Amino acid sequence: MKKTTIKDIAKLAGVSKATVSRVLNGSKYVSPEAYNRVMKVIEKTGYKPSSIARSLVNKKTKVIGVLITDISNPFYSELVKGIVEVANVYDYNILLCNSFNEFKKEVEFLEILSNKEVDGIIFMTKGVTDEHRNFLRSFKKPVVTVNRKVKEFKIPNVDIDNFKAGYDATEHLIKLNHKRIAIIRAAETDETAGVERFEGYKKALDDYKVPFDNRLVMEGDFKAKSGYKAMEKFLRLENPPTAVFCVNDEMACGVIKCVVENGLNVPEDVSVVGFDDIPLASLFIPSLTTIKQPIYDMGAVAMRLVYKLIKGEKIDKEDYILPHKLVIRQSTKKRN
Amino acid sequence: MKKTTIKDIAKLAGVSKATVSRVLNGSKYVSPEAYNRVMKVIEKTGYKPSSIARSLVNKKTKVIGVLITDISNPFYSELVKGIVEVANVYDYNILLCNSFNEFKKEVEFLEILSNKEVDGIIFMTKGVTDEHRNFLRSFKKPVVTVNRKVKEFKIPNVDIDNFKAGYDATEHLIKLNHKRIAIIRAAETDETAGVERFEGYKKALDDYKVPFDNRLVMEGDFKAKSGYKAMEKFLRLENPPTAVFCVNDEMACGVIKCVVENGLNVPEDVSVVGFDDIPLASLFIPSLTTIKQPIYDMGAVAMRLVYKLIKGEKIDKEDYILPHKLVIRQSTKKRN
DNA sequence: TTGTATGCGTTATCAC
DNA sequence: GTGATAACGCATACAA
Repeated sequence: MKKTTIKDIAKLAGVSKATVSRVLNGSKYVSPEAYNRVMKVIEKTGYKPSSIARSLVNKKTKVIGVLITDISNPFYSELVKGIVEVANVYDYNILLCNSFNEFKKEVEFLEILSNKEVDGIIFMTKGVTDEHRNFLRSFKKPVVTVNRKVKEFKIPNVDIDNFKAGYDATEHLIKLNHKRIAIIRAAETDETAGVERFEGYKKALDDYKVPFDNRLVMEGDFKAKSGYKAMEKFLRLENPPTAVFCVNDEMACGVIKCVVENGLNVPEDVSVVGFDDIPLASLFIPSLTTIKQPIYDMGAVAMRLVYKLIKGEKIDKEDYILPHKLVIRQSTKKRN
Repeated sequence: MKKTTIKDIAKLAGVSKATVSRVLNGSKYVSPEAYNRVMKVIEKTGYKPSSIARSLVNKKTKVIGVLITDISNPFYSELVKGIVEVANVYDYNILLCNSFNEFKKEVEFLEILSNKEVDGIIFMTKGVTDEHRNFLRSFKKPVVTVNRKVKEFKIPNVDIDNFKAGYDATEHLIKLNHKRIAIIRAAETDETAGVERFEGYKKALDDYKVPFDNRLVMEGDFKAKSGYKAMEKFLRLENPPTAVFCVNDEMACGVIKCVVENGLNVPEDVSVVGFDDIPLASLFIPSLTTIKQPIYDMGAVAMRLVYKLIKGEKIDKEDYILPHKLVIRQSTKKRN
């Protein structure tokens, strides 16, 4: 039993394929009688037109490619949630690619998305290599990035003001009277926003005349364990920090875990600030003071942007900076 | 500038479309000279065949539809990760549908996946209504479920032994000398595995002659907040539980949060067992004693199953039960 | 308003 | 080995 096609419908309804196609696409040039006959047959057979065939002629797939590094990372899963919800509103579906943090796979996936003829791409890659740029040069459909500015390309990027956010987090700690404020930042090689957050941190220290100490800077990989390990080293310092700013929440949890397992307390002995405000942040004990990123909204905005671009609307600006917010919870406290 | 097609390659290489197609598909009936000429042109132009057109003739899209309720739920994001990793190995891509826990959307998405002509579907829906069944009756391609047995259909289901797991968790608490063991279970209307876990709980109580008390049973929605609220009620009991078994980790964290905020301690005053072993479980303070589900593997196995089915291999059994494991951490303790 | 014919970019079936 | 040519399922320009 083959799948029913437009041809079958036409035959059953006693009209031509063209007419069926017309009712399918809501053309007004079709008589009520023909319309009804066709509709009846469609209902009876449960016929649904093949979107493959449609795509071939329309050059549109109604699919958006989404490329991320790790779907099991709460930040990305929340982002994807924002993307899919808006995509569904516009009748688009999501082809999900998970690069597992490998540059090579990222470029491969971009190629695949291109071959699959997705109507647009949203990506948050590990970084942007020349190969990424080569791809983008030849890819003619809408692309939007989140959290990653691709220099020299006028690709819209959805982000927050990471510099300011890093500044805000640090300033919060400074105002709580902390003098030795450590930071667990992103790797220097990481083209991620973590770097700008570090710049904000330095600026805040500078503005408030808090001396910058290189020993209070460690790199992390955004996983809890790296926060834990960094904190272990901080604690071994002859003069350990009384506050730690982590450029994401998971590392902050790792830091707290380390502090607690070393017989100290958060926030009594060490104040900790995270970044992102993933669900875990408010659930953790102590709950995390953190910089809230509107993650879901960022996904939603990105999706709306690709949609607009697909519809041919002009996008006036390249940077879509969403508001962040310092959320003060239990992990930070005034130092005596 | 139009996209280069097989026709262009043929012209540039001075051969026919058929020959180009042959080199593309690795046919051996093509002379080395022709092969080289074609390959050279392909390289130079960076030509990639349209998978849309291919799909139309092959009736294969190399896409698997994945339907879940909530990608931001760590359980599902980990599961999806397992799915995509294996899918990539087999050169398949994932069309992700997020039902946001609405029955109606679930069925809609199934229809969409069908129209998009995905080669197979993996789904973990909220439940299975008659409409789901109707769809499955007419859908002729491979379907695999995770964590949800569709009765009366011989659809492979990947799962753990939820009854046994619920038993194990409860037994652990009983052996720690707890007599008043509460459970936060899934709603009775929920067709989810949470129900079987409850059965396991009851059986364990029965086997060990621990009296079952209906007041120690609450329903949760798998979110932390519902665990928190349930625990509030338990604490108001004249004779509160000394141990709580939650059918997922997030509710367990909510329970602990509630206990702590009421001036009590975990595990000293109340022991708590979770379920799933999501990353949060080991990170939490205190770290969670929980039933570890091999979530990633479940995704991987499900994907391998659809792949086999697509390849026409016969699947001998319907139930793929993966091993679970009781992981004892800090949230449970012997009662004096 | 309707039907015919053509094309979308491939693969597959033929002859040659 | 290779090249026409007919599908695949749909949309659409053109005729009628």
